Amino acid sequence: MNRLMKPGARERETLLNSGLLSVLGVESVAAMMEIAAIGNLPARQMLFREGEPADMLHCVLSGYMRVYKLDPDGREADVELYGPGDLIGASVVLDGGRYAATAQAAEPSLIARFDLRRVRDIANRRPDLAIALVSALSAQLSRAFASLADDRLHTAPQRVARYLLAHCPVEGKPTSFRLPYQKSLLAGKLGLAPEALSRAFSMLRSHGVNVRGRLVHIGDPEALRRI
Amino acid sequence: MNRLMKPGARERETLLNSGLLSVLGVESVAAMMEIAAIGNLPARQMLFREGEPADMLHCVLSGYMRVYKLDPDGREADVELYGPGDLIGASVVLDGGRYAATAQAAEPSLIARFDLRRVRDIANRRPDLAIALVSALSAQLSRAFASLADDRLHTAPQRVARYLLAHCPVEGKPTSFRLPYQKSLLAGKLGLAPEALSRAFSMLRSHGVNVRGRLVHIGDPEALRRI
DNA sequence: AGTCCGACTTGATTTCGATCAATCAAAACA
DNA sequence: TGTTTTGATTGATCGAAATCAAGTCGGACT
Repeated sequence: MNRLMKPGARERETLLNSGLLSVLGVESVAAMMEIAAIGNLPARQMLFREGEPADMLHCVLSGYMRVYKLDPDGREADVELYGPGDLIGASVVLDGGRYAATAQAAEPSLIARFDLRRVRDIANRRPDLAIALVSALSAQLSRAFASLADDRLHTAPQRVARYLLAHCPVEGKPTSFRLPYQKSLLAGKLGLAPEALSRAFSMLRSHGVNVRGRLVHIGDPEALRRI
Repeated sequence: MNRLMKPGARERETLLNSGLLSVLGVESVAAMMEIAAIGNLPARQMLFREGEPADMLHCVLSGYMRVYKLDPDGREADVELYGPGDLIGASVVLDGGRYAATAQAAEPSLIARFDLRRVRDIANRRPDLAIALVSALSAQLSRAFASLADDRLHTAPQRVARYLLAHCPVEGKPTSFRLPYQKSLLAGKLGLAPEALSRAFSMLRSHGVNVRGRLVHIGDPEALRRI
């Protein structure tokens, strides 16, 4: 992390709307603000590495953090992709554990970090924080289960179709929207090689999906659902 | 669940050693014991179904609970397998959520259940409970990440080899041990069809692994690690 | 003992997606 | 503005595992 600083007005604003802080009472928010440090990461910089002692809790303010695990021979498997407002779940280890995966900035990102021991101290005094952490983690566990099942049950075009439907701003009607990040990132998130994502998109063309750059147009959401 | 009852001496003993209760202070243990209800499930019985309102927290006392997600057309994908002492993580939703998956007894099992609202009340008063839940969930999230990465990075024989190594009672030396459950369950846990598990075992024979029924003999753990 | 049933194995086939390789497009940069 | 680098597409090939289909084993039961 390049340089650390106290959160300014903009960062405080973003933090207040983050998944974790937005559900806390004012006093807990204040306590967390107190211990927050903000830092920005250039693209590709690591935030932490698998196996390192976990001493910080992180929250994404802007950008995307890719969390992946490494193979002995260097291949990577993405396990989660965190965006603005997300708590980085793999790093919530309140008792001297180690990071379970590596976190890398997928693009220039702004991150808030909290010393885990101090978080623990606050959680000991203020149950709303502890309960908010439980909620965040159980939501993340659900998402992980969903990915696991999705991987095992659906083909690449199906997974892509489900992703598009889940990210459609409106329901039922034809829509256009912009992918929030590079396709290669999306491929990793869906557990696919970039080539497979590309092929999935071109197969979905015959089902009313048009892609130009990051712009996606969905002609018939109902048809997509039935893929 | 057939019939519910207050925990008896045996059940209290098992609960005390469970992952969740074993890290709590005496008063929190007492509070949790107070609200515990014990029930036993015959094999194949559902504990809860995906999508149902989540109002109970569960802990496995004996047996195994298979947690899986369903496809629209009925195919199942196992996402986790919980054994004695495990907290069923997918059901830790402290605020009116829904179960993210279905839980089914893989064999006759004894389960402790706790009313989620009451758990929440206790967690509000006693931070050690909330923190224990956070720890349990972050451990489960790590496991989910590990499965996800394992699926994507390793072949069936590799996954089986890694499972065997992780469950070897001793390190480094040749060993024999018994699989804790049916092979079809293990296959599901590893994200494989039963046939693929069978073939993986027969391919591992040439690397010093012998299997007869549930009995596994590992001739050379080091060789396994290098598969 | 024999019989039945579920769990497991084995074989043949097919499908899916990874991988390798070659373009192609499009930003980023000087 | 061209030049360079990075990301995306397309094609061809290969390998891993799902699936379908028999067959085998083993334990429970009468």
